[in-house]
Amino acid sequence: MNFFRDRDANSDVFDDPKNDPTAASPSTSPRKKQKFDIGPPGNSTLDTADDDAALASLRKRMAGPSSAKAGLAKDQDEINKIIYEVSKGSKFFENERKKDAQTTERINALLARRDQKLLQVPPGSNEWLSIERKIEDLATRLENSRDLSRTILHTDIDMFYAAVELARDPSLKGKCFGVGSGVLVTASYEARKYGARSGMATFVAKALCPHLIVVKNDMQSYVEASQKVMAVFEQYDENLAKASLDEAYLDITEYIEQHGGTIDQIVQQLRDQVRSETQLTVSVGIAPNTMLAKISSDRNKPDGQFRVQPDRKAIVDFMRDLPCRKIPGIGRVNERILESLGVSTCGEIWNKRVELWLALDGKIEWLIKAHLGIGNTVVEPSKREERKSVGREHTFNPTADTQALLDLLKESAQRVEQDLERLDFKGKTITLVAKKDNYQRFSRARTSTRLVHRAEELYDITSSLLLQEIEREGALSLRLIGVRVTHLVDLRGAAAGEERLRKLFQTRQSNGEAQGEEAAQVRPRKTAHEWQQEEERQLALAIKQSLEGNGDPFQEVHDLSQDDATTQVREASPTIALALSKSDEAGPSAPLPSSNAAAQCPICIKPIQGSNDQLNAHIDACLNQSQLDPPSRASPQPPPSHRADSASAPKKKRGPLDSFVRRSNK
DNA sequence: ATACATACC
DNA sequence: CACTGGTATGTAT
Repeated sequence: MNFFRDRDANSDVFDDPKNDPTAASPSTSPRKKQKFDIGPPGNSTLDTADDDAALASLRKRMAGPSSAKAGLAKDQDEINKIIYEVSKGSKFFENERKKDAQTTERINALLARRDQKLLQVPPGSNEWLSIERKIEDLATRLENSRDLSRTILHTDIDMFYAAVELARDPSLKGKCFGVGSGVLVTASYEARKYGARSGMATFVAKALCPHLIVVKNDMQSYVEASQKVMAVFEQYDENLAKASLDEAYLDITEYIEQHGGTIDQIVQQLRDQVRSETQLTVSVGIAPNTMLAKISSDRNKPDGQFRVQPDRKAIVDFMRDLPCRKIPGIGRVNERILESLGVSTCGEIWNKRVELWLALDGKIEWLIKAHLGIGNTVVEPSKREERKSVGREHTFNPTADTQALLDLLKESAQRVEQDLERLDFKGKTITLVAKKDNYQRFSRARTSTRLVHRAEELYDITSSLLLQEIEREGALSLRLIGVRVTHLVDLRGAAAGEERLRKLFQTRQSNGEAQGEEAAQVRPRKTAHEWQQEEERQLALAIKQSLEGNGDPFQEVHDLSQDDATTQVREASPTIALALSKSDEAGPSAPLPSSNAAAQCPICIKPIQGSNDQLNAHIDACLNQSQLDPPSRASPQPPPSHRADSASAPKKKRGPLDSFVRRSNK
């Protein structure tokens, strides 16, 4: 949603008479050099007012992306100040400052361009009226498409991870605690009162809340809890759209038709059911579209529900005073930009519609929709074939050692290969992503003529991109590196069905289960429910992976590849096995295992019933568990030891890569 | 096609 | 001291 991105001030259509049939005067002569010939310079000689504004903005930025969302702390200004104080001086902080200044510059240029256009299109002029008419037409068109017939829910489990932890350890009740390590994934309401937020560095949270207890996350129990809750939701809409482990959209229109009852009653019943079955509370938004439902679920949080009546006037009233920031898609940057244009609430969008049109080059349909409260009315599970990219990245202690970087890159490549293998995709465009030690991100990409998926190829391409970059720039001190693959091709699509079937067939045999059932799962034409099961598993995996960042995920690969578990993993799950085989042998294609192991989890050694998917899900959960709670794993034969600084903390059992993992639990 | 920024959880 | 990871998407060039 980057409508606001400033473009070269000189490339604006209204500057160019031939692009603007309505331009009153051709006076603007071709491109002059001056960048700020219009409007205030904005980046020279700051007066104290500017300083204050910059400081306020920066403090707000440092408070983090979620600070404006919810939580109502006592004194947000005070909190922002503390965050600012404990953060300032760090490289992270300096980078934030830089980005904030960039935003300010963009805003200044944007305002300047708007002002210039206002000279050409003064209020009340024919051009102005013509724009007003266009917006009116747009609004009419949108209004005609408004659909109030669906009853859509957005469900949001209250402080999900924290709630699960609370259920596991009731002594946390009433205390300030957060879940995560290095960065909080969630915070208890008690901790939120002090300003602790998800996404916040734990050391910052501790500065705000000295008694904060930090609990490390345990994805397995979150996945389990999520499945239980989603199972309840599915009774109300089997076609629900899971947005994450703790959020979902449901269309309960049919349910209401079939079961009767008022909407509020049914939602109350749903929430009661979740509470009694899982001890978790959910907040629910009820509305005729997903956007309104999402905004509404925040309204009576925690443990509440809020309904926007399916009535045009009720909706417009609801939107009128709503801060723009609440609109999904408007983050802290766009919030600032809109604010600079005099728009803080959705109601004000309409007041400033012409100015917005001028400033945003006519691309304001999305804002008008927000103003009118019009949104998506179709709820359906996401489809795997809609996936656009697969990637891995990893943060470590900054290093400029080329070999070290290459090794880390290889790890990422291997993990991407695993993911591609598991997901059954190959891709064409390979991107190296990296973050310098000053937090500046960059990426370099190359697209191949062939479909790539193997770690070796991924590594070959990205490493050459990295080397190229080092050659160009000299030493490159990085704190993050990763690999991403785009332009994916779905191997499960008809063409590749054959190979897929063979693989699953083998797995099923090794599970000692009937084959007919499996075939049903492989058929391209799945029932909605089957699609959902698949999606559920993939979603769980995705979420799990997105949160495993602090444990040293890389270590696991090495360890597993060298102890007994590996062998069993291979026997139990060809998918995982194939992926692992390349990480320790670098061989392009280890043969599929031929032996038939018992259907037993290689990690917890428990027997497993169920489909291949369930088996995989279990193994993944176990892998994750063992990762968060490191078993007494022998760590033989460490990978290349280039870490000069690995001696730093001998306290814990540390793997050779540990020195690259800065955020261990504290 | 590539690079980068923004957003979401 | 200390600030994530995975994916989607929009814009610019």
